[in-house]
Amino acid sequence: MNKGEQKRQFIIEQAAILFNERGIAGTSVDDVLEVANTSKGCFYGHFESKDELAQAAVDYLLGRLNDRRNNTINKHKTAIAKIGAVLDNSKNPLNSYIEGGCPIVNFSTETDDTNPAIKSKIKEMVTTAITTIANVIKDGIKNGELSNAINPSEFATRMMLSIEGGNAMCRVLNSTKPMQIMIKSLKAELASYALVKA
Amino acid sequence: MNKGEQKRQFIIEQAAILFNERGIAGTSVDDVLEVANTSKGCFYGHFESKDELAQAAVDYLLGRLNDRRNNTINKHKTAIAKIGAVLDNSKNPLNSYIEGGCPIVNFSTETDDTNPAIKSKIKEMVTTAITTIANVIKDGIKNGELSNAINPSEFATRMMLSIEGGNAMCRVLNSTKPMQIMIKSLKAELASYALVKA
DNA sequence: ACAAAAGTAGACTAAATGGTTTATTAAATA
DNA sequence: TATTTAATAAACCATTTAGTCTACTTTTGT
Repeated sequence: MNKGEQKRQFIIEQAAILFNERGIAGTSVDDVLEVANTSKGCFYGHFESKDELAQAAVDYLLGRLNDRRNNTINKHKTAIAKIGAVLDNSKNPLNSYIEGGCPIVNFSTETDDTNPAIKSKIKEMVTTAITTIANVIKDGIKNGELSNAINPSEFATRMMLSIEGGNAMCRVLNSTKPMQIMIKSLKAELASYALVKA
Repeated sequence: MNKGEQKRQFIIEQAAILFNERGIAGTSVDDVLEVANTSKGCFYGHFESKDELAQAAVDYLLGRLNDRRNNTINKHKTAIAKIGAVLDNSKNPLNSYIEGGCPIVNFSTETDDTNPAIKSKIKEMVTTAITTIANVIKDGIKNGELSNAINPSEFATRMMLSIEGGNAMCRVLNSTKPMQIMIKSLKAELASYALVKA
């Protein structure tokens, strides 16, 4: 990665935090220049517009979330352990993996009526996440860990909504408790489908 | 309500829709003037600042949600019917009660890191909603409709997170299905605690 | 080492922003 | 109905906004 690419990436990473915390509309290009220690000329040498940066920043943040989820899943063996670990990734919405909370729910509410390009990135992310979790459960059924009484995609869907709702609600409530209640409940539900005792 | 109060209220109601759809930072005072068919002079005769309007708009929207929830609860007799009806209020996030989606999740993500005054309004709203739903369940236990095996405030908390997550996720996904899955599941869970058959 | 290319700073612009002021019009009330 | 008070329009202002341009500096390939 040469100097220019490094700078571009640095701008994306710094801007991403601002966008996630304050929103895209709530962040000016000058704000970005400040945190990225750069100038107008430099910025517009790397990006055509603020919107191009916003899209790159969203891609970057969603990429981090994807990587983390996949790593978490690969780190564990059983479906119950995998799902449990994915849930635990979200257990502290007040001190979240990415500063400012979960980009999925943050950008979904900001862009659903205003920015189709970013909205569709979030849509794809959510679809992928649900599918990935559902597949973990399907595998768990196939290898005899879980009862086929569980509906994988319905469980995965509910899990995703709950986590994202928890991310947003815990932040306004200044409390991690709602998320903990959620996680405990989903873990218990999943455990109730276990066929073999650990 | 005299002419001035009428105009002020009209501005609030029109602005509220814009704020809810595009965000507060994404809406300019000029945008508000346009939808409210008014002028700068008139606007600043009624409001000290854009932020004062934003707070009034949030109060107005949350008030509508509160009224609707309370009306819904009063319209039904049993706890199961009350909760079911409250859930059904959210069954179509793509054509929501308030244009632009649920103000709770919309403003929670926008203001949690930037606007303490509005954040605290949302916080109070969420707390009230959870408490109200929990109380419906508690009453259901008291009068023998529901088993005391259910944890009222935990169920209410999970229900709230799921609905708000569903509101945000369904909008990016352009589908009401995740919310329907959610609602069906919560209804089934609640029904499993019923002591008397309807 | 040097030419060409890439990267960067910062002054600059035009439009949009939130907000003020002054003059005018409409409403309420004595 | 006269008068005073509230409501409104629109020109105006300072600042911020996203984006451009030119000049300078740093890399890079030869």
